[in-house]
Amino acid sequence: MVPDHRHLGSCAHCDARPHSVCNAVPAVDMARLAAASTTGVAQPGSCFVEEGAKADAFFNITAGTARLFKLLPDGRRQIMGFAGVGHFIGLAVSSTFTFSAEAIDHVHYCRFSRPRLRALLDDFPAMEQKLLEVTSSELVAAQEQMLLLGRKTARERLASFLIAESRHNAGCHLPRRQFALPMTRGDIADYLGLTIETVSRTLTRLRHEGLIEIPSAGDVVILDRDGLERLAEGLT
Amino acid sequence: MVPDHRHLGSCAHCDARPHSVCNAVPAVDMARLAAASTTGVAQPGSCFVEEGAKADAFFNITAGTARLFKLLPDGRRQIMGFAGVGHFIGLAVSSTFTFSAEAIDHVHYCRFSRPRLRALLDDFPAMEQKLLEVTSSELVAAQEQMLLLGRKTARERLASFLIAESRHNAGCHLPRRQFALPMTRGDIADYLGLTIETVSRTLTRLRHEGLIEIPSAGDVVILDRDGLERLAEGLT
DNA sequence: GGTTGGCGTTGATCTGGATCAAACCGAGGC
DNA sequence: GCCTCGGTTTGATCCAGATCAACGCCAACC
Repeated sequence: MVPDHRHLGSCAHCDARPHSVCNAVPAVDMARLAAASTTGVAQPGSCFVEEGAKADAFFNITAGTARLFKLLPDGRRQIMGFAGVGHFIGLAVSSTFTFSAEAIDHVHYCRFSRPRLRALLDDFPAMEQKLLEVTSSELVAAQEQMLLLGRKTARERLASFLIAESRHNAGCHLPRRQFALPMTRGDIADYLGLTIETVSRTLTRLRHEGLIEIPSAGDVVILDRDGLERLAEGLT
Repeated sequence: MVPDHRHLGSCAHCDARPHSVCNAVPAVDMARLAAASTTGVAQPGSCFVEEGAKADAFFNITAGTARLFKLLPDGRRQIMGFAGVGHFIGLAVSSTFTFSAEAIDHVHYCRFSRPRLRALLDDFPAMEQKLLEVTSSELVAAQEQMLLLGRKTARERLASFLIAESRHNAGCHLPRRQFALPMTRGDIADYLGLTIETVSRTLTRLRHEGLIEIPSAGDVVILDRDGLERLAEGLT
């Protein structure tokens, strides 16, 4: 964890601000926001939130991507999701984290101690309201993922994943035809409740069927979005 | 949907109050709360929230149990959870419901129209804060379920389910040794991402192994809680 | 330029849980 | 009492995806 240079007003030109709960804080109070947090960087592969550890802080990702996951004692892993720019991590009612967060690439983050965040939320109710919105959206996404994990086939899971990633990567623009997958096949497998081999085979099959193109392992092009979307919904 | 008799102050002696976000509203404002809602009853098997329908209202369950689920076009069903007394349904950022709710037995509920709930939340920030807490807990539970659906075996899923139900049924007391399962085997299957047959077989197996007793299809006795808990965690 | 090591792909085989099929059981209804 | 009907259990078989096992690719490093 490498502490970053920080100065008052840094929040004002933060890349994550438009994507984050922080934008609920009005521009005039930027300094207040900046003062409540410290910034840091997690190296690729390093764990900056650990399941079961005391949840004394909250993180807001400003650059990079992290995997959020839970482990069973024998090493089985379920990835709950991938946290990118603007994602808020560590909102726990309980006093300990319920999952771990590991940096995939270099992850830059803001860190708010629990009491400081509480103070911020009390002073800016709009931020608490925004937090409720964000949490609700995450719950909706989690429920969608429960449908995927409980009832979809491997093909449908991959199709759903690719559609979701293409939307996600696009930010506020139209969904992308081509986009990067920053995570490994193993991450995708643990996110979709499959094995590496099944992910690889299924991607190959989708490619042979002309639904997608795979210029390199980390890149995907969607050739037939409609077909992929129908597949993701469970049709055919 | 049978409208109930309602009178000012009815919220004061509501069975659900201690379990619900409503208890964030101070006792003196009970009348205000009662005025914001209407009550109703959903008959067993009837759907009182439909996925995709306009989310113009929110429901707070005061008696009975409902199943919350999503369907794929070909009829595959994933149950997101079972909503009992005090459960709040329909908190959606989007304008439509993202799942359906169907009464298992007679479900009594309070219904808040969207604007009225908004007004309540604005007047009682403690209620919004409570709502964030509740939503966060649900997210934590959903993530636990993702681990179950993605990575646990049928035996582990049933063990986890039984442990969770025994805690849930206990309310605020110690976890119960014996408790009722109001839902059918089909519901359990669709909740755990299994089939009816596998649920039945697995319960029989747990019974033969001496971990549980099944006096009747709707009742369970936990004989070896430690063993069941270890199983649920993925040990052995 | 050879070696190492971390992905990713592909092939062969295995298996847990699904599917297909039948029987069972208890609560109404007559 | 008998019949019906929805839910449950049990048995036989099947198959999607897991597991086991090579092999390919490429970047890093001597």
